[in-house]
Amino acid sequence: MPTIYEVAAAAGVSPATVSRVFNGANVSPEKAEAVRKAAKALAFTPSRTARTLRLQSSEVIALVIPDIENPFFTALARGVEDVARAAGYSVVLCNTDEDHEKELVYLDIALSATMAGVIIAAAGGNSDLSGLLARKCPVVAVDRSPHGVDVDAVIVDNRAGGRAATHALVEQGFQRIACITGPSDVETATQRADGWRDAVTTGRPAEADDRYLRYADFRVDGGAAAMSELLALPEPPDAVFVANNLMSVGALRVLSEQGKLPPATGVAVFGDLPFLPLVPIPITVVHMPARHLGITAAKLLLERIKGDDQPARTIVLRNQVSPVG
Amino acid sequence: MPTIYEVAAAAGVSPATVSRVFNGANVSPEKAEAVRKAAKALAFTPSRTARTLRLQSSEVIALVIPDIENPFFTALARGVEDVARAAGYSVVLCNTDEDHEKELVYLDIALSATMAGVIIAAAGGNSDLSGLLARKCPVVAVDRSPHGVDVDAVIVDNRAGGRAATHALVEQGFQRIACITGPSDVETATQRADGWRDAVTTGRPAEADDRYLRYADFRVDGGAAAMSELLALPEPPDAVFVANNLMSVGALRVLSEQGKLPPATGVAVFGDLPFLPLVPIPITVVHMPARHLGITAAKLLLERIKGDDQPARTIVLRNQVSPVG
DNA sequence: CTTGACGGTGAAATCGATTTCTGACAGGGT
DNA sequence: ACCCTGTCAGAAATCGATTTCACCGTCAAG
Repeated sequence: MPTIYEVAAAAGVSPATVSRVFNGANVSPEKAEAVRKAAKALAFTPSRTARTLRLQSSEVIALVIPDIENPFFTALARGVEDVARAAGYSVVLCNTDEDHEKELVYLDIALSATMAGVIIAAAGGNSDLSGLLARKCPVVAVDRSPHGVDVDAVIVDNRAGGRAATHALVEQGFQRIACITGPSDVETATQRADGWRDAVTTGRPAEADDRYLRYADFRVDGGAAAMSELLALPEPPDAVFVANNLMSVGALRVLSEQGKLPPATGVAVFGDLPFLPLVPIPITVVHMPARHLGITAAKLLLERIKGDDQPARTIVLRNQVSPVG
Repeated sequence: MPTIYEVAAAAGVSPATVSRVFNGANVSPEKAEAVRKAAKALAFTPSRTARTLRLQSSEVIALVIPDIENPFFTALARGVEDVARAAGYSVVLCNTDEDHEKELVYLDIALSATMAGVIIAAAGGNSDLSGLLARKCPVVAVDRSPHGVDVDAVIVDNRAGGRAATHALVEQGFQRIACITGPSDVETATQRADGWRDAVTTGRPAEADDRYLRYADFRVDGGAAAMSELLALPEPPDAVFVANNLMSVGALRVLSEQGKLPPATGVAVFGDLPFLPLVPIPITVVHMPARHLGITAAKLLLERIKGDDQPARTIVLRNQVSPVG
């Protein structure tokens, strides 16, 4: 690949002038034209690597997510991407698979590649953002706010959503409402379970019955396994609040196999299933503003990149609850 | 962030020695130890940018896909990622949205960031890989092989799959079998339609009835729109072959709305819907080995990166046809 | 007529890691 | 004693773009 020196030689100018042509500094029209012609002839593309090294920053932002196969995160990614590319930034997606090791590797890459910023949906527990923060790399947390770190965050009110979803089941008259949530070290999982606990204990003296609470893995098979366990209880639940979209697929599959699909069993889900609503099954859904989470996070990040240094903000988006089917 | 010079100063050696310590060259144990201690104390991470500039290559491969919200491509991405990271490479995902402009930008980035290689599911039509090829950047096409360019490719037999799927509908006794396929400038779309044409004309003198053929956009809404059109025909089809997973969601939604879900209407789909199989709807599915497409493409690319320069290969994976529901 | 400002340009420094080149020193063979 | 080989380590060149600095004209103001 041709370098700026070759272009300079071909156009009969210095490399400095070539650089100026591409960066909009003052160059005489004739030389500018000569440079442009030479650049086109050689199919010259400036090396981003050299540029990044010199400028100590690039126009790439990293989006770190725990599960690329979850439609929620891909929708979020689309939101981030749209905003970013409108502002001239590229987005690279990094899939951590809920694995701290991988997450650390990617954050390290983001740092040592001097990316412009990072948007992260942290893998379970306390992610180590100290490296980024120490180097003043702009960071925005999305969906999950890392524990004890003071960064911008864009989230939803998980507890309220869990409560609303469960409350809908209560109102439908169900008596024994179970909860299938995510890993106990993931904030969104515990908060949604807290919402469930709120709703099932409202107006009752009793405590939430933890026999009906299951921690799974936010994935299809985990949801199925948890549902099977619940149905095998001596006194199985008559309804279930599932704390994310993928697990609900597993849970519904099990219910389907056992002939207990809604309305026989009450089901409420935190999150959308874009490919689900074919057959009318009455389910309560807490819609996630996935795309908007991404859009908002990207806007925040861009502000930080531009130099905004006000104290960290947390933005809480609403999620609507609606029956489906 | 600390540089190699600071580490060198702290350890009382030259930068060259620090580099040698990290790259496994001969260094006396004492100095090596001193360097390691200094590096740890300063939390030193070598700059990938500088390293890439000097070495003229990085350990990052780009995966360029047309629709990140399609589970097929995310499954493929997982396959690529697993192989890549096992070999010490990172994967960055680039979403082109079936847009040539965006695709070009990303290919340009891959080149000017001297990435190790590119795996691409080309956006419709003839993608411009000339830049990459001219610079001898390893490229593997996956799912779709760019027209008229001689690169490694990992694909499935789209025509055979379309034929098999449609044939299943014929065998089920359907008479007027429609086809909803993708954009006419996408290879996989036309090939699958060709398969449909094969099957509906087998053993009949007549030509395929193009009234029953619709070119959509490989997305949910496009599938729905096409299905609506088909059902509005004076003599509507009694079965439909849908050429990808997302469009089938739209088509099934329309069928559901009009009370014509299978088995009333015959449906065959090219591709899997991971989140679908809840309610038993009898559908014929041509399974896509998405993950394996990714795995195979990544292996091929790694070979090329290592310097393999045998003539370009095309690997055709099988896809199984099976009834579902 | 002089001075200052300013637009245009090239030479050279810079970003941070790698690597060649070179020299210093130690040990073994004749 | 001498030479050769081999190990270790630093100085300096290198990758390619950006940017400061210095310089040369030209033009306008004083």
